[in-house]
Amino acid sequence: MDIHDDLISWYLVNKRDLPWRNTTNPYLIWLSEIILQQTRVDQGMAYYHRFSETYPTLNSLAKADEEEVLKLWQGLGYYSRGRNLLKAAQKVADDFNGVFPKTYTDILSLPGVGPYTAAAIASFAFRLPYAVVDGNVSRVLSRLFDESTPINSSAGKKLFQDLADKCLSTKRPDLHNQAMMELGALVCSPRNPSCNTCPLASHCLSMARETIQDRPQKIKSKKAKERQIDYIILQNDNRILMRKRTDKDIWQGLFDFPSIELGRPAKPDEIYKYVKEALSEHDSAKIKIQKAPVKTYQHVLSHQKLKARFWHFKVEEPFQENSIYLRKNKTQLGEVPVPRLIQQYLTDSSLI
DNA sequence: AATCCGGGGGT
DNA sequence: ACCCCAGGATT
Repeated sequence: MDIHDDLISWYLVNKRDLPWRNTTNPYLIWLSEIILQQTRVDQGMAYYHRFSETYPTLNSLAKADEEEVLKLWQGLGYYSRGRNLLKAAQKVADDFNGVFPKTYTDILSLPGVGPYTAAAIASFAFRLPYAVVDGNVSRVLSRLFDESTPINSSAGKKLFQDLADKCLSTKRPDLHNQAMMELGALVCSPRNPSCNTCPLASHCLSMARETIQDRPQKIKSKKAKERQIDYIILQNDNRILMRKRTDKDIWQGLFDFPSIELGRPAKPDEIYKYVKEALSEHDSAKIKIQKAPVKTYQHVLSHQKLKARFWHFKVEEPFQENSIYLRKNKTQLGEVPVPRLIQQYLTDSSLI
């Protein structure tokens, strides 16, 4: 393959200057790769700086609490990445004597690290010959070889990994991998790619056949399910009752409020009934029934459309607290990790 | 093999 | 609306 020289030459001239490209520290490279999973560079940049400054070393991260890590991760989404970030750091500390593993197999054994991330770390930090296949690379390959197999099918994943393996420059796997991804990000973009400036144009089968618009093929995902949530905010002086989400559901490990989900908007008397049960006799007698929620939001996730309504009650006596429902004062409200939707409500209501 | 898991930006 | 993003884990 003589595309290597064209590709790497192009990369060295056109590459973006990104902080994780100026190091071979496997910890920092791993950190950047986890943050950038399904996340644009622009979106992940601030988080990378935040994490690398708060936890300069792997062992400083390994000592952190999950809530602390999730607070730093707040707003980035896919929170299992944050939880696994801590687990992986602890695993390196415990099982690898605090030294980041140096082989593909050991790197792959870390939670949150799959084939892509393992290959990225192995090649960038240790120059090991493993080819990365991410969204960019599979798109570039599907066009280069005019391959119609859907990139997100099982057969496609196997096929494009095989193609990437065959194309890999074993001389500089690090530069090759970076270059393939950068080409996909800057030139071989999903729509309206810049084929006129592409260093691989003369090798591109899809361009010759004019099938660029049809590559890559992809299996469409089902559309988001709708979900109705009625949140109940109980406020006693400057304290609010919050809940840590522990179920197998969205936002695991983050905090929100007690809620009701009936598959439809809850009626005012259903909210009223719920509130009364959470309070003492004395206080519940003073609660006035609300005819409508205080605020309403729509919050879109990749797989769920949330319609959230917030009912806010001010009560005079402390409410029931247990292992699930925790009392948080104003300072603590700003310290616990919350999903975007809840952050929005707290901000709009001047609660933090 | 299919589904779940966020949030933001581009078109 | 729909698509995509330096994907991985679970079912």
